[in-house]
Amino acid sequence: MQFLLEKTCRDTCARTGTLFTDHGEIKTPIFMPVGTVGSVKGVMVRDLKEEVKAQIILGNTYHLYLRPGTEVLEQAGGLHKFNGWDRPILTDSGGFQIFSLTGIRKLTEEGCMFRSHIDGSKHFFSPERVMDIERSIGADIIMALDECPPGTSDYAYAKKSLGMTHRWLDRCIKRLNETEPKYGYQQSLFPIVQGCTYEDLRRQSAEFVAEKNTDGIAIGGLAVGEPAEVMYRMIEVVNGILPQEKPRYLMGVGTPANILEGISLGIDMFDCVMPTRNGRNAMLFTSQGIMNMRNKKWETDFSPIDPEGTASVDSVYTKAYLHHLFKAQELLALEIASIHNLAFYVWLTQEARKHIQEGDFASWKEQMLKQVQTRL
RNA sequence: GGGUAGUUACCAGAGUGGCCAAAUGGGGCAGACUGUAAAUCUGCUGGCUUUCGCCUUCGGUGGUUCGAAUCCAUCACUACCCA
Repeated sequence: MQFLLEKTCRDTCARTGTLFTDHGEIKTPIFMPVGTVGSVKGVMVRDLKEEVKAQIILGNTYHLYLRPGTEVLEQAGGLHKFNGWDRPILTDSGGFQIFSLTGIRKLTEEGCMFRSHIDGSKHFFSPERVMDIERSIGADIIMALDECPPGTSDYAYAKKSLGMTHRWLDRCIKRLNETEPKYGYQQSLFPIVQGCTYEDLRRQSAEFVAEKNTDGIAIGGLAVGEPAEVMYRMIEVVNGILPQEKPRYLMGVGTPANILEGISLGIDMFDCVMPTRNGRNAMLFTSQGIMNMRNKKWETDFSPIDPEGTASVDSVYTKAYLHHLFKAQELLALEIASIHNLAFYVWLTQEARKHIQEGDFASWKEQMLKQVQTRL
């Protein structure tokens, strides 16, 4: 995999680039829809391509390992063949599940013992095991196994956790180097910078990770309970250390405002469940602001869902109709909202790309920042 | 014409002497959601009040009682059954 840095903003740290993978190119900055179990909830591949204009989607190692399992995925010929998505895929390692499934897991230096949230069965994830599973899934970009501590973690815990995450990274790299891709195309490992909200730990982690021979680097452990300003500060600290020529992926973030700030701080890749999950819960993000489609005020608003929107659902359907669909609990509501929100998120990153290239990113960003946070 | 059952908040429906402004569900209104255990979760939903509390409400009217949505009488209406 290669990353070509194309243009950097003179007023901010924002930049554009192209990521070349065996399944195609990715124009950064980019938002990547999340498809945890191998499916971007409620959105078909056709719509991901034609409406959302997604360039890469995510899958999750923990979820895919539990179901359908690596045997099925191997028989299918990898996740691309299995789910019909022939563009790039990135798999998260399960590190986030170690965080979110607190209570049904036990962490040790060796790895993480956990119970399946589906049937309660016992399983064990080590860095080596996760690399093997990610080989079987066959994503283009695969994440190292890390621990994602809560945003409220104290220094002692954060430091201890970081040490383990670093040792796990070395084990991931070693295992990956000892194995081969299963489906004939390259898989790139991204390490993950951790360190909670402590600048010195973040620096230490960024330095540790920057030395590794990887195609890209991720920043994790943010947007997990800490204030947004703290998150921005951590990104600033880390990006000041990470090599310019590698793509930077801010994991799990975030709101449209978070993404604009992230781009401004030099982030190239984002993913978040927010557009799909919040969409399913009737929240729409648009370039003009946020709408809760369950609110009565949309009952007789027969204007298009988003006159500025890039997806066909934005102009085909009205706000009143979408409001009705949510009230009636129609499946179509979830589909429309998911497609709209994803299309908006991808548009936002690609529009940022355009403005970085044209040289007016900073002013565009300030204007957009105000708009996207407006409550409509 | 006769008999039986019933009438509770927006709807459905518990409650059958004090712990009842009244369970529960639906509906309604609002909020939350950040590497997805999430088409989920939370709050409010008679009036006034920041709280305490006060006021009005369980088909109508009149009683019994210290006290009634709950007991009695009567009227009205609804459903079903028999003629």
